[in-house]
Amino acid sequence: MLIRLDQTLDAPLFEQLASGLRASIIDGRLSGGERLPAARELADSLGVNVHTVLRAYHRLRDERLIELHRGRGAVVAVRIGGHAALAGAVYDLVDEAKNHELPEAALLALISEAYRSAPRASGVLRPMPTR
Amino acid sequence: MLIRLDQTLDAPLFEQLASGLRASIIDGRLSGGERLPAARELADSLGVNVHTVLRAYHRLRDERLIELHRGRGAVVAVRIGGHAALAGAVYDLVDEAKNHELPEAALLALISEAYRSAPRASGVLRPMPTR
DNA sequence: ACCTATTTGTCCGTATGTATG
DNA sequence: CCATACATACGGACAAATAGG
Repeated sequence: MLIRLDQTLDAPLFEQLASGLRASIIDGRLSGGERLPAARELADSLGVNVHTVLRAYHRLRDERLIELHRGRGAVVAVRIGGHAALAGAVYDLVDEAKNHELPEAALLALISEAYRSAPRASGVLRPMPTR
Repeated sequence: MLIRLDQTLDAPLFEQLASGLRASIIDGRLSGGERLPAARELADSLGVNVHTVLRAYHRLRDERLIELHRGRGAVVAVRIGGHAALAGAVYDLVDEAKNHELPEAALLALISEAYRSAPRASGVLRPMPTR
C-alpha cells in the first residue's frame, strides 16, 4: 500500500492516511474498482486504530473517491460521467436558489466566494505533507 | 433544546440529533451567533455519548450551519444574506466541483445555463442526504 | 433456505492534546 | 495559571449487510 504515517507530524493520522490514499487514487496508482484493504487489516498493518482508518475512509467517501459497503469493503469509485452527477447537483442548486428567489448574480457571487474560501474537502490541489 | 432521540428508530442517533438541530437553525428557533450547548453537556442531557453529539456537530459544521472552535464551543453560523441551507449546498457543490477538478469558470457557466433553462420551482425541500 | 465469515456502521468509554478565554 | 471545550486517538462491543459455502 506504500503509505507511511508519521506520528510526529502535526497533521492528524487520519488526514495523512486520507491524503496518501487520495493521491494514489488521483494519479492512478489505485484505479477504479480496485479494492482497498479492510479497515481493520490496514489499521493493523499501519499500527493505528481501526477508527482512524475508518475516519480516513469516510473522508474519501464524502469526496466520492471511494465507496464503502458493509461486508464488501472499500472500493475505488469508478468515475464515469462524474461530470453528469455534477450537472445534476447544479440543477438542484439552481432550483433551490430560485425557490429562495435568489438572483443569478448573487448565486454566482456565492460560488466564486466558495471557490476562494473552501479548501476543505478536495485535497486534490493540496500537496501531501512531506516530512 | 427540545430534541428527542429515539433509540428504536432506524435512523442513527447522531443523525436524529443533526436533523433536529438543523431544523431548529433553518427555521430560526436557533439564530445566528447563538451558542449551542457544549457537546458533553448536551450528551449528558440526552443520555448519549459525547462522540455521538460531536458527530452531529461535525455534520452541521460540514454543512456550514455551525462553527466549532476549541474552548469556545459550537455557534450557529451567521450568514450574511442567503439561506443557510442554500449556502451549505453551494459549498457542497463547489467541493464536488473541485474534486472533479472543474475550473471555476466552467462551474459558473453551468450555473448560468441552468438558470436560463430550468423553469420549474418545486418548492419542496429535498430530503436530507442519507449518505 | 441456512449458516458462517467478512466488513463496515454505530455507539460507548477513556485518555491526552490544544486553542480559547 | 486555570477552567472550558473541541480534536484526535485509542479501545471494545454489538448490529447489519454482504458474500460464499
